[in-house]
Amino acid sequence: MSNVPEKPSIEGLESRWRERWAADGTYRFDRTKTRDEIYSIDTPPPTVSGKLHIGHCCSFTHTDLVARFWRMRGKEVFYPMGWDDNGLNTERRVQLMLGIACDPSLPYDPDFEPPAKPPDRPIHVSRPNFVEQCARITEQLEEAYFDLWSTLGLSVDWTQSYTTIGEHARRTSQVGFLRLHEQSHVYRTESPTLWDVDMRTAVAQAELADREIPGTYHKLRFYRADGPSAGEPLIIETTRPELLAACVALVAHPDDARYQPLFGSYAVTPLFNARVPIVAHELADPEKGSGIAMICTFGDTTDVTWWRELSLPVRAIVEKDGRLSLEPPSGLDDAGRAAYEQISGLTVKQAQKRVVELLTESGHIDGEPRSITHPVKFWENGSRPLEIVPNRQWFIRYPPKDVLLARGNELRWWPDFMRVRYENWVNGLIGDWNITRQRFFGVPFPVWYPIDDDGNLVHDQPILARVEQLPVDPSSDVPDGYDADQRDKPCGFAGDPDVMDTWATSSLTPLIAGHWVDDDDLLRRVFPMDLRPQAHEIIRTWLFSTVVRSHFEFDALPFANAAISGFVFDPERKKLSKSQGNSPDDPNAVMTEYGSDAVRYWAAGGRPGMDVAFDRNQLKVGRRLAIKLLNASKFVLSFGEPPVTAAPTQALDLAVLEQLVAVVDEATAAFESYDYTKAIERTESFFWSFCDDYVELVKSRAYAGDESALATLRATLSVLLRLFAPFLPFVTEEVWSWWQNGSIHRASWPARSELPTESTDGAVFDIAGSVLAEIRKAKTAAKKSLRADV
RNA sequence: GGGCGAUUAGCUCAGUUGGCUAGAGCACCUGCAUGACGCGCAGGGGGUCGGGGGUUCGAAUCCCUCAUCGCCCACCA
Repeated sequence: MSNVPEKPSIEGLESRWRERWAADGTYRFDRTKTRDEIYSIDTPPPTVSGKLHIGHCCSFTHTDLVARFWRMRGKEVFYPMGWDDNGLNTERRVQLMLGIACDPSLPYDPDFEPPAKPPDRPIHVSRPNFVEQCARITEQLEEAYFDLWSTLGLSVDWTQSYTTIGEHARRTSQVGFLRLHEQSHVYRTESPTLWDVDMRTAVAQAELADREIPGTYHKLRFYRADGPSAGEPLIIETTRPELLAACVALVAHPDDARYQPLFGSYAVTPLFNARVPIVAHELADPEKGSGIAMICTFGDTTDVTWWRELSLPVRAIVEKDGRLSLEPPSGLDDAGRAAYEQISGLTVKQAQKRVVELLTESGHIDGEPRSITHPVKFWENGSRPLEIVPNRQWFIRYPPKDVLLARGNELRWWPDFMRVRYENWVNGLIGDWNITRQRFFGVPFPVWYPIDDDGNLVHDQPILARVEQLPVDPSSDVPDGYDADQRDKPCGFAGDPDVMDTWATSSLTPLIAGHWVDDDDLLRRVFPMDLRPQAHEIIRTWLFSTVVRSHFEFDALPFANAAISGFVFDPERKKLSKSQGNSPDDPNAVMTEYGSDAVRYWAAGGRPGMDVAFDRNQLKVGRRLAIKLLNASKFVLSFGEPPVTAAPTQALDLAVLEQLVAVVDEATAAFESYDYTKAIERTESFFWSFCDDYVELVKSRAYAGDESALATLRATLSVLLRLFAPFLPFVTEEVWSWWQNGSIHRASWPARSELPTESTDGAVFDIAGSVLAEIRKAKTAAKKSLRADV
């Protein structure tokens, strides 16, 4: 056995085999195959805004296990990789890393270089400079990501890669937008918009997170305005007194007897002296505060509902920078306007303090303020509460809820209970999908607006790009029928200044990877995809939005199966740190220490939907399994090749094969229902009893050249290597190369038919095993060497 | 507030439709140079299956209830 090394080792297998697989195109997708011969995967494009942690390795391994199984099972696997590098998260990352901020009013500086260390105060740069830096940083990160995935052994076809900011994705995204526009599924309107005042952009419902923060209840004295009871006080409890100037009404529950007589009458706000109606609405909670609330434009999403359903006026005071507007709102008298001057231009926080002072001075606060903690809406990655600001935005109109729920039912979920997350989300949807972001590193809307003779934008007559022009950037490209010098001039045009929400592009990943816009032949071979693997926290965003887009474009699901992975926790049951540097869970360090196969072994222990503990123990076990596989294989192969006519005939040999066939059946069935964990458990447990019992029992026969034993050892090894191949691609490939031609990862998945099917009793092996155990027990008890004769 | 999931040995987890004395690996203890592996091999101790009820000849498994942890969703007055 000249191919078998003297002292086999798992060190260095990763770099050797990843290069070999790349050179041989082992995982290259063969597009001559037809749809039914193909297994296609809508791989999650990881966000390129930081560092991949061990949790990413875990979930991406899960997908790779499935990909490798189906490839060996005879399917041609379409396994692309994308990088999600557009959008707010990348911008935030680049701002922090380089200490720069985008100011679109600045001119491009071709010589700009970011400082080596980020300065305390951000340097303002032009939009092209900013986008350039985003592109530079994401390229670096993508290179590191590619390297990590290759070391981890993902069997991705790297020729099928895309980035969500790349030309192809921009084009797909813009074509998708135009298609929605054609079918009237998208519209643009001015409406109250959830707004992050730090990032200065709109945020969608799907990106919200509630956080508990401290707040203070203040009891404000309003006064009845008319009738015989004019001047009587009305106590309103609020946590946002700074919005008092934006108050447009008071509201109580229609059944609340305390306030029923007041409905239809008016009240006057303290300090600002605005006359506001007292109205009734079911959403008012008689239990909260004094049972009557002030409606402001806009303090929260309930205010928006009240404002819309009760047809109230807008009296907005919070600006997009989180400060109160310089101009007072409508409806105030002279004294009110004077009071407003005290708070105009202040931040929301400063304004709150000042308003409370003014109210206290004028005796409009009742009792002591009361501290509470309450949930407040944030952008999920933001640091200040969201405000609600009126703004013009593009919206995608959602299909009816029952249609969306039916799609959720049609989809096969692994595990099934994850469907509930989808249903919860659909049932809680409010309004449509705001896809507009006031940002820079994103896909622009392929839209311009005419400017009339007076220099006003004509919003309701947008000029849409032609499909052939795409991708376009309306801030530099010129619409048909105009000249470049007409930009932003009367009788000219203006580009839509905004970019699309990152999910507006990510919702098209099956179409980006499948080349919907430029390769219909490929699309028909891979779409709808077989599998969408993803994390559960983005069911409401990525999964849901992909279903919506596919529903509109194809009236079909975008994928047949959704495999949902869990979180990875550290041993203290906390979420893993994403911190930089040498964190103990840095994936490269972990792979160097234990080997990639060991990392994959650990990952394989996490069933779909289950949270996984980061556990060095399992890494150690996986590492030892890989080493054991090398040594056991070396031993089996050391007996030399049996003659071609050799066949298993002895009862023990047939029994072990009988058990092996059962393992093959179980592992196959497990994989088909995405339970790779069960597949490796069965395989591993058989492997150890094969080593400890079977190999020991046949040693003497094998040394004597018994053909039945030799044939059985080799047949079993071949099957075991292939059962392990999806999990331990490096070590199995190494062993395979010692005695077989071609890659094990293109070999066929083991089947019952390749092993002897003579009916035997598998129990023979068990009985022999227990006899062996008794003998060993006696030897151990006698403190004798196991070699001692019985 | 509504929902989903988890709770089995010190740790990480199996346990199929209820059925032999509840399993594995790690850790721990003891032993063994054995024609591949000492990163090995053999043996051993260790659990009232989160608590409490119930159904049943029989419950880790089915029902009710409570508790703890995690997550998802929810209209912030």
